[in-house]
This record gives sequence, structure tokens and C-alpha cells, in this order.
Amino acid sequence: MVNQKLVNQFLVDQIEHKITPLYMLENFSEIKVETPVDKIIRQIRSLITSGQLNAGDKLPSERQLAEKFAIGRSYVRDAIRKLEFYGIVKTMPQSGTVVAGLGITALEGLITDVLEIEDTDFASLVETRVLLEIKSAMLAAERRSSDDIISLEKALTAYETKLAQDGQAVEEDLLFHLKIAEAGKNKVLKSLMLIIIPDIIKSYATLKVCNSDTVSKTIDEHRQILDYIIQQDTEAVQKAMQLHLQDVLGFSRKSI
Amino acid sequence: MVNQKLVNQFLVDQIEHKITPLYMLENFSEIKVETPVDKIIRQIRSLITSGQLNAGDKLPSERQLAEKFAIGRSYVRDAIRKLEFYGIVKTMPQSGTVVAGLGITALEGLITDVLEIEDTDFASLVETRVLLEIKSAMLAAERRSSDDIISLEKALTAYETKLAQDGQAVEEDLLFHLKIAEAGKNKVLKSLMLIIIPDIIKSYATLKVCNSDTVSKTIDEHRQILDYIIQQDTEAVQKAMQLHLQDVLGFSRKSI
DNA sequence: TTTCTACATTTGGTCAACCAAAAATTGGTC
DNA sequence: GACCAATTTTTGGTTGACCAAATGTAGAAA
Repeated sequence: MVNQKLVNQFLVDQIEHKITPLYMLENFSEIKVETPVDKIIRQIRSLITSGQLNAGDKLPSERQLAEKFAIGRSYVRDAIRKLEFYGIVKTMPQSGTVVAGLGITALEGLITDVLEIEDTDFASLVETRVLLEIKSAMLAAERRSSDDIISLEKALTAYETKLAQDGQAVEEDLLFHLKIAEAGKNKVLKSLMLIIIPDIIKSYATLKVCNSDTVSKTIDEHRQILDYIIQQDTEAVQKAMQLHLQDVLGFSRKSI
Repeated sequence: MVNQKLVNQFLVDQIEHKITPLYMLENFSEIKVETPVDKIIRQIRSLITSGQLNAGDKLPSERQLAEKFAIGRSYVRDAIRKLEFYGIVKTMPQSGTVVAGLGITALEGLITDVLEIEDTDFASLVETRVLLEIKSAMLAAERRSSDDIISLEKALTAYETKLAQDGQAVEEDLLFHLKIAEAGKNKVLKSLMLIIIPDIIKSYATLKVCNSDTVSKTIDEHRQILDYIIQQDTEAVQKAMQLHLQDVLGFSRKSI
């Protein structure tokens, strides 16, 4: 942002004419693909790779970093917050921020990838979803409690009701699947599903996957899965879930 | 924070004595388990559940929220940033923040879980890791390019070198596994592994899993896996990876 | 010399004020 | 009445300043 300001001012001074600034902004918009936060993350990464920052080291204070990068401290805080979210650094109040116990090599790879974690393709998304879903269903069949059954029944009813009412129920569908993950008693697995669910919904919205002829089949499949979970038939639920997700996967392959 | 201040002031006024404030702070520290950001997220959630906020709606301006919650705007911004990270809201500069296309039901479940995404248990972690790793290895065997092989060889060498040198190489170990995920060409899968890797390393550090007698076996297993990937033997690599991770899984079960 | 206390500094946490872009409003014109 | 342009208001973006806790330091007492 600072760069853009300076560049704009410079060009305005240089040209000495009144030009519609819209054009110029448009011209430079592609330069600004890198948000200030990403910029700082990249800088910190270079600090680590250059050996100035080792694992366990306390990194410079937010003020120093802000001054060094010629940028507001808020940006530095945001960047640190983001790195902390990924477990790369750990910040202690009134004490400082330290690099987590990772080695340099691992850190280097991690930070690089954090920046490009956003752009995913639908095929990978579906592929991963299938993996997680099947495992969740199998775990659910293994470990479900009686409370889980009640919860699953409720979610399935909500799904069917919404579907009969509006003709679509993407959220309720996914919520049912989430309940399955919950019944699987694996918090990490559930968390990961939580992470990819928004992406799935986004893709659903853009691709308009839901068409009416598959609706009735979907309902049957859901109930079938629930039945198998109740019966604790691990093998059967695996096959059923695979079959259930097959349509989505096929659709995605077709539309790409 | 505001609440704490007020409460403290109130008690100080009421008691009318000079008491060491350390004790009081300690006394109330358990109340403050809920950070201001979580508090706001919870509030926004109640706004949604009470029907005052529907999907697609523009939520109140940051200033209004800050005033309503009697809290600094920074906290509101942080909360919104966090919600945006999970894809629950979308904020447009100089325009406003809107609730993403999710339905109320899904939102409710999601926001609740976002708050408790941190606390995981090691068993779930390992279980999930095994799932992701095996799939990654199988995909890698299927899709690896010649460049991937070079990259994997390099990672494996780095691992062996570090191991011979320091007697342990947790980061290099995981980095090798990450390269496998990379060769699998599934960005989502790799991203998920990136997310859980820090937790794994943390657990490793606390449990001190690495003991020397398993080291040589681990090296052999790694090379075996790489060979299978090179040969594109999906079945074999599945079994090899399963075997390789078995020790870790068994160890975790034993130590809990 | 060692240790402890009081003070000064540094730290992340928090906040209020300012900025530019976007929206809403107003006023005028056709 | 409808439409357009200028202006005002509102919005998120950004910044610097202030706060309390934590840390470092210096000096006095033992």
C-alpha cells in the first residue's frame, strides 16, 4: 500500500499533468497482488533462510519489524497472528514472539506453502473430501454412541425437510456429514472437514451441482448410511459412503 | 478486558484497603479464559441464531459492533478476520462485511466449532495423520513425475544426513513426508498435512518419541517407500507406509 | 562479593483518531 | 418525474500513541 502511494505520487509529480487517476490505478493493480501481510511473511521467511533467525530465537519486537519494513505495526501484528495460527511462531504477552521448535528446513517449506494455501482446485477438494468422509463414516460406525444416533437422526430429518421445502439443502447436507464426523470421535478429522467445508460450499454454489433427479437417490443414500452406522457395519458404510460421493466426484470430473 | 478492569476497580473501591493486586488478578484469571475475540465471535453467533442476521446480510459496521460490545474496534476487526479466514464472512473494503452464503444451521455449527478447534488429542492426531499419509503415498506412486523423484531423493538424503549427525531429525522426517504429499499433486491434502504437522511436531517434542533403536529401521522404511513410489506400486506403498507409521501409532497408544 | 529492591526500559495489548474509497444524499437540470 | 453530478456520510484500512505486565539494570544493604 505504501509502495502504491509513493509510486502514484511520484508519477503524478513527474507527469505534471492532470490525468484521470483511474487509469493509473488500474495500471498498477496487478502489482498489488501481494498484500502487505504476505509481504511481511515473505520478509520474515527471508530472515529465517538467511540464518538471522533460528528456531527458538526471539524475533525482533513488533516495533522494530514495523520500522524495518517501513509499514504500520498493525500489519506486523496481523502477519504474526497468521504465522501463529499455523503454529510457526508463538507469541507471549509482554514478553516477545519466538520461532516455534521447527528446524530451519521445515520452516522454510512451511512458510512458503502457507502463502499459497488458498488456491485449490475442485478435483483435489473432492478427492480429499471423499477420503475424509469415508474414514469419518467408518469411525462413526465403530464408535457412535446412542446420543450420536439421535443427533444424526435430527440432522437427517432437517435435511429432508429443507429439501422437500426448497428443493435444495446444501448446508443441511454438509451438516449431516459433519455430524457423522462428530460421531467418529476424532476431533482432528472433524476440524479438517470444517476447514474444507466452506470451500466445498463455494464450489457447489458456482457449479450448481444440485439437480432434482438425483435428489431422491441422495435421500435414500443418506438414510442407508445412517442405518449402517446404527448397525455398526463398518464395511457396508464404507461402500455406501463411497457410492454416495461417487456422483459428486463424477460430476466434478465431467465439468472440468 | 473492560469488564475485568471495572470489576477490579469496583472491588478496590469496596474493600477500601490496600491489598496486593496480584492475588486478585490470580483470583479472576479463570474468568478470563475467554479472550475478547472469542467473546465477539460468540456475540455475533448469537446475533445470527436470534435471527437478526441472515446469510447474505451485511453485518453492522465495525464501529457499531465495537460500541455495542463496549470494546475496542481492533478486537472486532480481529474477530472478523478470524471468521473470514474460516470463510464464514466476506469483507469488502470500504463497503462492508457480509455473511457468506451459508445457511443459518450450518453457520451455527461452524462457529461453535471454530472456537474449540484448538484442543486436540494425540490419538486423533496420529489417526488422522495415518489416513492422510497413506493416501498421499498412494497418490504419489500414481502421479509422481521425474522431478518429484529428484526432490524426494534430496529430502531423503537430507534426512539421513541429519540423522547420522545429530541422532534425530524430526523436521527432516516430516519434510520428507511433505514431499510425498507434494508428489501426490493434491493441494488440499498437502495443505491439511501442513496444518497438522505443527501439532505432530509439538507432540513429538513433549513425548520424546525418537529412540535410537528404531532409527535404522526408520531409514530402511523410508527408502523402501521411496522405491515403491518410483516403481509406481500403489499397493506396496500403501502397505509400506502403514507399516512405517504403525510404530508411531503404537507408541502413542502405549504412552496415553 | 552477593543479593535484593527500586527504577527504567522493552514488550505485546489496546485504543482512538485519521485516511481514502465507496455509498448515500442532495441539488439541479432536462 | 427522471436522471446526473456534486457533496456529505459511512465504510473498512491504517497509523501512532498509550497502557500494564514483564524484563533488564543499577545501586544499596548485608
